Amino acid sequence: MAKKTVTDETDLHRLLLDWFTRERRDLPWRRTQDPYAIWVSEIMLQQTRVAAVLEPYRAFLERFPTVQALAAAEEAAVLAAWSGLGYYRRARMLHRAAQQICSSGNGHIPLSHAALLELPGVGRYTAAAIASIAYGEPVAAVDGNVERVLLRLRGWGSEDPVLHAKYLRRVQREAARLLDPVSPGEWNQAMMELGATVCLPRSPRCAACPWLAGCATRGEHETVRRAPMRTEIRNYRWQTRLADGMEQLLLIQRSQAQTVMPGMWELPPMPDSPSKHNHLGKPILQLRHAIMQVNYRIAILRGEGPAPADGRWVTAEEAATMALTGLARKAMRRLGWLPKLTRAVSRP
DNA sequence: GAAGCGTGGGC
DNA sequence: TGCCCAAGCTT
Repeated sequence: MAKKTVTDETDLHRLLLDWFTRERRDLPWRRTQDPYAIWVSEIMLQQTRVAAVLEPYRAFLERFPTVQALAAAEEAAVLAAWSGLGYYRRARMLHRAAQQICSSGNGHIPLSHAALLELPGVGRYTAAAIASIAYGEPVAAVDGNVERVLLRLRGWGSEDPVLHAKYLRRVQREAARLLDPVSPGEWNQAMMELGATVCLPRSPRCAACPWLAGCATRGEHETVRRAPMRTEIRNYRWQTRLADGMEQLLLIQRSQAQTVMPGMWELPPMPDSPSKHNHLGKPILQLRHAIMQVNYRIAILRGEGPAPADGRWVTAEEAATMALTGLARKAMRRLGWLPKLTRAVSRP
């Protein structure tokens, strides 16, 4: 006869669901039952923090309130709405998926985990999240949060990558085993919420954890470190002119062949200065910007002379509707060319 | 299986 | 300040 402990599944369920009832954050995508809106939220939330998603999510649904509206939009408009969120492939695939639904499909979001998996940009986790939250399908949604929570709860994990991969497959099975078949959407969200607000990667708040008593590691679980970032220097040109009484800024469009941010708009790059004492003059703005594994030190310098062939003069109003890179947006905001962002901050 | 893909914010 | 990411997917 097994010893009775708080790790009994009945207790795990009650403890987590009670905790979630008390502590769940009031988030916009938890106020809707619309599968389209839930889908949009899941794509935006991939590798992206809740706080960063709140305002773009609101604006995106206002601009593209239905899957039909999204399918009918120009890709450039979708990218413009995605500007600043990063991982722009997500926006392109979301757009393509919407067109797929509206042309070959019947205009309704696919109704099952298996059917959702057919959509571009929807993988195992996202399909499970949408199916369980929007339709109540009993499938476990295992994201980075759930992975971390279960690895720590069970004391699994290894520095050996092969062994670790084995543990991750075990996590999938464990998540499926633990899934609450009555309310799978609530359960999945509760698991993710626990990882996002209590079982944090670096400093877990174990004192606030409903599963503390049954946890195998209680904050002692190590996580692997990533490779350090390198630093590079980049200069960009800031050139404005007056046309018809309107101030215009010179932007260029990145090549469609670029692997990073293809087709998006940015400030014209300038050659790197050979030394600190250069002919380029004093920067009007300096900032840091990290892209992938590189820390960029950026200088924005006032430019003059003819525009490059691929350049385009735009007003602030136009720029606000274009697919700008995050760096271009950041520089333009700092220099007063775009409105400062007011982001609602939600606290647990 | 590993690499590639962005960004703003917390500590 | 500099480092570390965060509700992954595709190739």
